[in-house]
Amino acid sequence: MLTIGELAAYAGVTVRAVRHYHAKGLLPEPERDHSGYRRYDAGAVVELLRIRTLAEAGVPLARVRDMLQAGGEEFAAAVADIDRRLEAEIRERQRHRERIARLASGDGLALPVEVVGFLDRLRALGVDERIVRAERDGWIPLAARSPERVAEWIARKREQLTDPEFIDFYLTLGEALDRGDDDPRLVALADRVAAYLTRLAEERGEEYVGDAGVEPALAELMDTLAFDTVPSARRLIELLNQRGWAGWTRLERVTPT
Amino acid sequence: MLTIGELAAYAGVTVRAVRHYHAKGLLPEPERDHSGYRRYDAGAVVELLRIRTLAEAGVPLARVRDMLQAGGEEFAAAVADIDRRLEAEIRERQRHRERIARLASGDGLALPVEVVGFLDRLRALGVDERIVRAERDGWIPLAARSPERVAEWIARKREQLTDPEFIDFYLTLGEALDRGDDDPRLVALADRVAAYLTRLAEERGEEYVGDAGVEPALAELMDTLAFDTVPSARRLIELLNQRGWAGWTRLERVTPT
DNA sequence: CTTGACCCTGACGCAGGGGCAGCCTCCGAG
DNA sequence: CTCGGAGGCTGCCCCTGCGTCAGGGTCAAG
Repeated sequence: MLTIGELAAYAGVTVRAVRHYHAKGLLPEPERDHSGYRRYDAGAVVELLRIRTLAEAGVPLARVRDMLQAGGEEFAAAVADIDRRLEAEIRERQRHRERIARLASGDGLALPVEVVGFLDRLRALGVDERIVRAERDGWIPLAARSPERVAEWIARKREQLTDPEFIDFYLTLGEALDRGDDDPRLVALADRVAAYLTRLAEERGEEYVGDAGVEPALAELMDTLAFDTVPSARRLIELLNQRGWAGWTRLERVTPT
Repeated sequence: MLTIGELAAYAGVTVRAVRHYHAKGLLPEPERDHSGYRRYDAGAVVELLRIRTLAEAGVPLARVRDMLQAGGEEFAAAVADIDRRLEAEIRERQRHRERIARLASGDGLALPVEVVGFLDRLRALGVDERIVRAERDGWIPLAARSPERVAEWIARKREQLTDPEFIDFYLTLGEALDRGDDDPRLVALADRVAAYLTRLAEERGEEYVGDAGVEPALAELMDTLAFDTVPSARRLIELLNQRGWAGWTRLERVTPT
């Protein structure tokens, strides 16, 4: 006759685990001796080891009970089911490893590589770090919502970066950051941006300018995000509005107010 | 300004999860409006997505908090740590898959292949199914306790099975199962077994006969296990005791009582 | 008689939320 | 102006597979 500790030792499990299996109904409660101790016969070791074998193979305890009673066919089906689950869990963790491998840099936290590359390009061009962060924060919800379109948008952005006018816009905006809303250079910037946009719309069409395809609600979100980080942007779109352009993330031509 | 539901939708998580992150201190509680609703700004979407990115990469929430605040070096170390954990979990699940793949047959539930093969051999020889089950149940704790020695013991058993005398022992024991303890054939069997053992001990040495190397406590366990399934075995060792052999799992020469 | 190793039950804790109850609030339609 | 449905709030219990107290009782040896 074995005590619970001896039983557990034979099967290589903890005493707590044995009691847990009793509580779950996997292992029948044995007789108690005069002082209330559980007393096991040798068969319990075998039962316990069978439970452990299934449990260690990744079978949830709730299914162990059924499987121990199941016949060959049912058992095989259950095994196949468990195997599929394990395979899925492995693949899940492999995806996690891939994702985590891309988290090395700070920007990578929620962004695909191409976006990180674009942000690094901005930095290399000397764009103010606050602007880069505003860009980054904008890309985060964008990439989360429409990951499949990120490559296309980034390609467009990269193309625009080949235009010195566009680069200058980023640089001047950075300079305007630390100045008040009524700085004359902000007005000059608005003039140049409006002219640039008009030229772009003529050359490539309004679709191209508008960053089309971003959902309105998301665009609005990204706008507020940008304004929170880069306050002068709010003033700038007011000025742009007077010059026939509304919006920020999505630009539209309007009649000047 | 976003409600909790909108925020959750942007990040692709449940409202419940957002509140959970508040409770865990991962996401700061935002301002409440006049009616007590949480009101989020656009930055919360970014914060939430960063949390999700880490969480989906398999980072435990408790570590997400630290990682979001950590600098590059610390962050990289944490990433490496998580990656090791994921790798270990993958390997664990791969082991599980291998194990359950071997659970196809009933006997396989807790036994290595060589033992299953041995049991099948017994069945093929016509040994009573109850005896096979008793053998199986004996091998279960044995294989659990000393898996590295199973191959050796099975080899010895298989060798013994080439001896017709040994096979006959199994067969006769099976016939004795359904008869009372005082059946004369049991006595005859005891005589033959004793003679066989004596001959074996002379040819191969007592070490060989004694199944040496099984811990005494384990041997005792296996004995009771055997007696529970095959009651006539208990009577048989009494008879053997009178013929100079004690034990069952571990046999020893004694002076007859 | 004490000590230390076991045993007992019951309860809380972990991750990452799900799902209820019971109430409050908002918004659009009639 | 009121009504209904959707959505918000807090707080509580539920899941897995045990680990880890807490607060006892029991047993064998010294």
